[in-house]
Amino acid sequence: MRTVATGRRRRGAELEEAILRAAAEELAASGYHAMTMDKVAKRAGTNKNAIYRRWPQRAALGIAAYKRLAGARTPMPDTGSLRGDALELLRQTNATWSSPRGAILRDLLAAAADEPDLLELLREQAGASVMNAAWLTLLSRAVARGEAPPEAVHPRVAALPMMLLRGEYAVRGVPAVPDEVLADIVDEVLLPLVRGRGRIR
Amino acid sequence: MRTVATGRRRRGAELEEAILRAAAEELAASGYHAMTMDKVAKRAGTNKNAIYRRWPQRAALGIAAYKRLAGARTPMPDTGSLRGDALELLRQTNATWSSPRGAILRDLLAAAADEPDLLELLREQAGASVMNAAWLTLLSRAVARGEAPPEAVHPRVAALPMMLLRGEYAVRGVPAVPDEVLADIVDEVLLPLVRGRGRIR
DNA sequence: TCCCATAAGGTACGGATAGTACCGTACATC
DNA sequence: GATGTACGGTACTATCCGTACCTTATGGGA
Repeated sequence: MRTVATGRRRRGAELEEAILRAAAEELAASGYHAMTMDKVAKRAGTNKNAIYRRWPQRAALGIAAYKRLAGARTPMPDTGSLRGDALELLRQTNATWSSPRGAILRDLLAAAADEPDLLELLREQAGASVMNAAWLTLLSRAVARGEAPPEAVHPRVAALPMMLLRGEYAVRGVPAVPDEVLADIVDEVLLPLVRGRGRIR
Repeated sequence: MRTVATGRRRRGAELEEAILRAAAEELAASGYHAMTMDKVAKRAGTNKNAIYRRWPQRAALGIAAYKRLAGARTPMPDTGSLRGDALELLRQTNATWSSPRGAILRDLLAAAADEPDLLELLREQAGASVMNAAWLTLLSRAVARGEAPPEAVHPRVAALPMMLLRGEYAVRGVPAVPDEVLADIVDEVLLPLVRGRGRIR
């Protein structure tokens, strides 16, 4: 016994859009672990074939769906001081990572860890390079204000705060990192390093 | 039809030992994802009941088995300079993390991420605190040699290199981090920070 | 020496889910 | 109107976690 499809049959981009929307909704509703291929297919009003034809694995669909969940980028902070900017950017990231979206991101990261293609895709879609650029901009502005020596604009310095925050999550687990720790990262590591780079060597 | 067990029946500690050994062998052979409860039971010559009576979840068994896989601790480096010690310790960790054991560790970390108990257990058994102590010792010795100001002996400074290395793995994925990056972490971040802490503020 | 609670062995099963196969059918295109 | 491609529907394989249930050996106490 088989139900006959009466309505119009979606194809191509339209169907793809419906699948992505459904996957994003599943992600938002219960996270990546609950984003079942069957459930996505059902919610999208299609079947798994149509999905697997586009994304060969569950993780690939998850990453694609995450992109639209991530949505609009957060605004670039501009508080007038390096310390204020850095703290603000750390707080924004901390808020994201401690939210349900952060949990999804971590699950996706774990799922993609073994496959370089997926990892690259995820890094792209999660806006890692955007974030990196933001930190470089932030440092450049500090240099322009005379707050920091030109040597401070360095990729490894720019990546430092995010890496430390990530490390805090790895050590602590789920809950949000306390604000004092964020301040510590800025005051005890980032600022001394930025200032030190101009004076030594 | 049922096979009758003819031999002696193992109990308690002896059986537990056999299970742990089997689990560790499975881990070593094909990693955590392939460490099936059925396979462990079969290899240990027992059944899943005996396992679940001791470890309520697969992840718990995985963590327990990892401990014996990790085995002997690596020796504390002592090259005579902070730079040399730091680089050596980073290299040791890099070697571990890029080995199959590192992949197992990452998988376990991902599996335990949602459960604080397991996360704590893993951190214990993976020797995180030992590593932290090693870095503090390393800094203390540098202070004793007059290479660094006393303020350098600080938990956040001590945790810094490992966090940056971990971050590199998150960004790059599987393969080992190149030695130049390790040197960069030491020369561009750790040493400037250590020296800077004594002079500023 | 006997008895019995406990833990082990054996096996089967429930439930979930990734991914595949197959076939009929609508739709776009020519 | 013919045709190839992609979609819908469905069933199926395979895997694996965790549980249930019964039988049986073992060791300690009465």
